[in-house]
Amino acid sequence: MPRSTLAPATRTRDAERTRSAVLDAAETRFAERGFVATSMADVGALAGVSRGTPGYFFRSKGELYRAVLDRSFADALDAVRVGRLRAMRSGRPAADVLEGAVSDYVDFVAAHPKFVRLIQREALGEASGLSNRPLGQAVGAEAVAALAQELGFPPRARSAVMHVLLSLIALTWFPLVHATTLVPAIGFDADDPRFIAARKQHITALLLGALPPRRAPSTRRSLR
Amino acid sequence: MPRSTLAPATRTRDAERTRSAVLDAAETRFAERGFVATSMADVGALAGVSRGTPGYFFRSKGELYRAVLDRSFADALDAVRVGRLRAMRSGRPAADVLEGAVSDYVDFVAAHPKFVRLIQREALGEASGLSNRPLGQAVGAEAVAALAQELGFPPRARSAVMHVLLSLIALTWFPLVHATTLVPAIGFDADDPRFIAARKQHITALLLGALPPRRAPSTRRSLR
DNA sequence: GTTAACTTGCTAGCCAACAAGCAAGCGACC
DNA sequence: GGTCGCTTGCTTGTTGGCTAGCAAGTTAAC
Repeated sequence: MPRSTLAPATRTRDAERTRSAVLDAAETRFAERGFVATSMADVGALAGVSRGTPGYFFRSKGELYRAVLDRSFADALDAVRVGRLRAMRSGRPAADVLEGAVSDYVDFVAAHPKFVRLIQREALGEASGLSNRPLGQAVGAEAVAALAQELGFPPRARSAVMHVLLSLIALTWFPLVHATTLVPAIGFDADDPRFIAARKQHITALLLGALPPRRAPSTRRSLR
Repeated sequence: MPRSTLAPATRTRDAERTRSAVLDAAETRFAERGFVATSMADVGALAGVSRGTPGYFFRSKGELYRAVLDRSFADALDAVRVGRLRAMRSGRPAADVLEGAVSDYVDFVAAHPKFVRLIQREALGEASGLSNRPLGQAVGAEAVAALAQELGFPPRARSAVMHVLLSLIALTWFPLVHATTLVPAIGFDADDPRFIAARKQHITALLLGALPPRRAPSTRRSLR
């Protein structure tokens, strides 16, 4: 279900719902403005509660940030597992699986811009060492394992899989993160559906070249 | 020459030198902590001047930030032009040129982490619409033109060049930006020279696949 | 060549705005 | 009436920008 802020009409006292609304608001603000530029009052206002409520549920701003990150990672882990399951059941050859994974991943990223921005900020050291992120590690490890299994790579080729995954993430995230700066500077319109489609194709074509050459790359449409 | 902060011993009054020291300090702090988390006092302290000096030379914090960005873009534009010139003079086939460009670009990015971080922050909307960046546009256009010329692509294939450039930047920046988060999460050590070398090779291999198949990709070493 | 008038580089005090966190309080539901 | 959910007042600290001012130089008059 879509996460939304607390409607002003809803006036039953419900700690769980309020807590969740605060978490959603914090995720939104932290993603769009960053940790330092977001005040607890901002979060409260967006969540439709008072200035002090965020501090009531999460002891401090730092803990609120941590909570946002934890939930995001948990969601990402779920997404990886779901995608893995579906790919496993499809029983397609590696090239098709990769094509499907690219398509899925591009769509996932497009559907979760806040997540991408949070990670991006985290990479820049947003809250200076606030996160020790065991969950982040878990997501990474899970993704590597999933991709290796999906592509049918032997354990020896683990490093190749890691490179492919790194490239996949890089190629996929980049246009989204730089949609308003670098992408238009190069000459693209990041919102044009034709650009997005062309990107999928380009990324798929690039990554197929990294697969061991068992078969010629197919050009059939996405699995979904 | 390397940019450095003002040595405390240097006590001659020199506006140009001081201004430059402030600009350097601001670049460092803005890159590492971001716009909001950096105070004018921070910048002054790092530059070895008083708290008020940054405001004396650049009217406001916003203008200081803009000045940092402008200088960075100008430097980047220079780098693109230098690289272009060298590639043009080399007279090598496209595959070799691309290999050289990848190697150059990886090195450039590694040598200019502050620049990458600034762009990265800018993409996240660091100072909320502060920059109208005509210089950024110029860098992008120049890079596209350079790459198209270097690779000998016809004007019709402009879109392909843009995609290749976007991919090149994405693949190159990513490991640097996420050196402490995503890269280790996947299982790499971002500082390991073997990782960097393997990355260069991987990126080159990927991008060579995007070239029009006039010749088989060569495996010779980098130009430099 | 000395000194007085003036400019420029730089500093430090001040202030209003705003933030985080704490604690007291208040209304609703058991 | 007591606890829970939530708000509001208050304290303390930080920040950006303004401004007065001082001292190092520079120009020019004698």
